[in-house]
Amino acid sequence: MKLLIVESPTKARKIQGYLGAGWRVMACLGHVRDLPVTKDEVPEKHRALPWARLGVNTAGGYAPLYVVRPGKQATVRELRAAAKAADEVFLAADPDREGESIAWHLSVLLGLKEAQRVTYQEITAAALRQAVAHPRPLDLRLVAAQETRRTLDRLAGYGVSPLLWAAVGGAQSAGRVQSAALQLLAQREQARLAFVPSAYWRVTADVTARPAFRAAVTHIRGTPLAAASSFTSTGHLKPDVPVTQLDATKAGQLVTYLNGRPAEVTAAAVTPVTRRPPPPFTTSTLQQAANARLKLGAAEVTRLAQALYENGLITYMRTDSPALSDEALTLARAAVEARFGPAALPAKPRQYATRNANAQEAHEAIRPAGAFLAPSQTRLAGNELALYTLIYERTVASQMLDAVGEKTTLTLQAGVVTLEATGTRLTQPGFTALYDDEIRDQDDQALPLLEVGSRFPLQNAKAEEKRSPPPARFTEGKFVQVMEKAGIGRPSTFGHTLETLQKRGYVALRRRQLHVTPLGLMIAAYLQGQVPQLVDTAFTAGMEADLDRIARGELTRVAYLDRVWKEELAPAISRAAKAVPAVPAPHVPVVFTPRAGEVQARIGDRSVPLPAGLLLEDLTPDMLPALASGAWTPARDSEGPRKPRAKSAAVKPRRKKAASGSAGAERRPRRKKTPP
DNA sequence: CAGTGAGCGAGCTTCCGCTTGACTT
Repeated sequence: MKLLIVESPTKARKIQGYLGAGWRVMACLGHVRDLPVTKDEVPEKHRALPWARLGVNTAGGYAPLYVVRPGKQATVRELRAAAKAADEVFLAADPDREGESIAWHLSVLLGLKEAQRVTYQEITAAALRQAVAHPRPLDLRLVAAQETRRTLDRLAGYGVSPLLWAAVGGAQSAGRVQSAALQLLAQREQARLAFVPSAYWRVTADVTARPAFRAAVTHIRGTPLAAASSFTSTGHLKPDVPVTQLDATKAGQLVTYLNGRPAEVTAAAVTPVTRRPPPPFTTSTLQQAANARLKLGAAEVTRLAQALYENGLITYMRTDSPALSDEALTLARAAVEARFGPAALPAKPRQYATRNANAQEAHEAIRPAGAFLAPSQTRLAGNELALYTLIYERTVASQMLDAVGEKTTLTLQAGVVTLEATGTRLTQPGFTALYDDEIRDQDDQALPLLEVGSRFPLQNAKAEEKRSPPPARFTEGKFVQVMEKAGIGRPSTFGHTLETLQKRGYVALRRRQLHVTPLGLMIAAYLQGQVPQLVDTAFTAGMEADLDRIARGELTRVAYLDRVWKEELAPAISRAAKAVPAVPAPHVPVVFTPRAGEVQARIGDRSVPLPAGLLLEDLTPDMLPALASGAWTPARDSEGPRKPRAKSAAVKPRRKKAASGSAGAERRPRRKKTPP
């Protein structure tokens, strides 16, 4: 009997079916050994060591102390017994840095003298037979790269977090990923608060052709009219770009000028447009699409996808690769043909590649597994059905033809005023017949094809005052994409990081958008001042490059950790200020100070604890007197309690969360603010 | 003499990444 060990039990069952008799396939459920989390996990004889708390001997070559993870003893025992009974053992953890490390830890725990490592890119009978026929030794350089990553994360996390305990109080935390993520959110929040909106006017008129259409003023006497893009984030006009700025009076005069005036077509351009289908889902793009279309949070998407995976309906849901296996390409093309006919298929299958430099690509895209069941054949319901449908349609659409159309741009001249109208029309819907990811542009309309020189009177001219929008806050889905692009975190941890930031009270959700709390703002500012490396996304990018060098044997683990820990992080930690300086709110005369893990707000000469659930956008000049006297209460969330969740029968009861910010406020009867 | 409570000091908190159930409320 031969033993094959993989990470996931679902995978193990499937592979057992392919390899059949003579094989036993078992799962190790991810990492089985790790650094100790707390001192209790350190074996008795090491507990008195000065580095027992870190689990890494910083004075002795950064030697890590590994222990079997609590809860994994039974797994290890079973694997040991199976290994003993087997003639041969094959280690088939995922083909990436973490997988190589898992295989190495197993080889140590199972006492394998010469470990046989096998990897495969897709789970088919042929690929597996090929893989087990060609085992290789463990790649110890790749293992060293993983150990470096693990060690650095421990040193940074356990090294910096105690600074926050001392400076802020309470169970605060910092880390390479969460602190960089927090900083990105804090920067966006501050950019929003510092943003000065600019007013500009949009003037439009109906052109009475057949059919009639609407055109917008672009120039007056050849000078462009100011639009959102004409202003900087501080509300000033961009220099060196001459524009005309209207006010209410001038806008009104322009309306009068246009009404009834003939406009002559001076240019008519038709350009072909093609749109390619979006690639199949990865973890991050699935989060983004499910958040935008189904209004699901990151944790909810993870949970639903896990259930679909365990039921054999989709492939593995933690992946950074958009690639489809040959088998999947064939099935997706068959699905296109069955539904839309052979004419809807491109001549060749479409293959997609990642554009993400840090991608490890150990798994393929998230797609329907097995027979590519149509959503109606699945017996799913509620959110599970909705998510499966999204995955199914995106996968199948990725193998359809481009959408083809034409964009028409008409330029008109009415006296001294230039107007423009654009419209896009699809001639071949292609993939959009199944999955349309385009957001409709408000200016998009059906345009007639007009001869240059033809004239039509203008009617119904209108002027609207517009405000340039501040940089948008992130939704959870959008922010997962931001993290992936910045290279911080991995598909298995994007959701986890967002949860941590919320659990610590650094970030809160309101109307599905991520807000940085005053506590989060204070902590980001402190870390930026004391340990700037930790909040810098470039730090992770540099780390990834160095880990690759370690994996290639061009750099040693100790040399790298000496440079990053001994020379940079450790000195910064030891000279860090033991107190958090007061942080001013960017937009109102309020100063935040820490007090026993909570935030105090100083308003003039008064200091009050900040009410739970108060976010930066709640701080307005109007409410400051009420806040200072303690009479301020949060306004109810305008969206009210969320409902759609309860509809689905397939959804398991969700775990209860500890005190969620606004829950208390929602139950309390609404009260008028008492005047100060 | 037993029970209460103020006051004080000691110990704890924490990272990232890989994977599922087993637990409560």
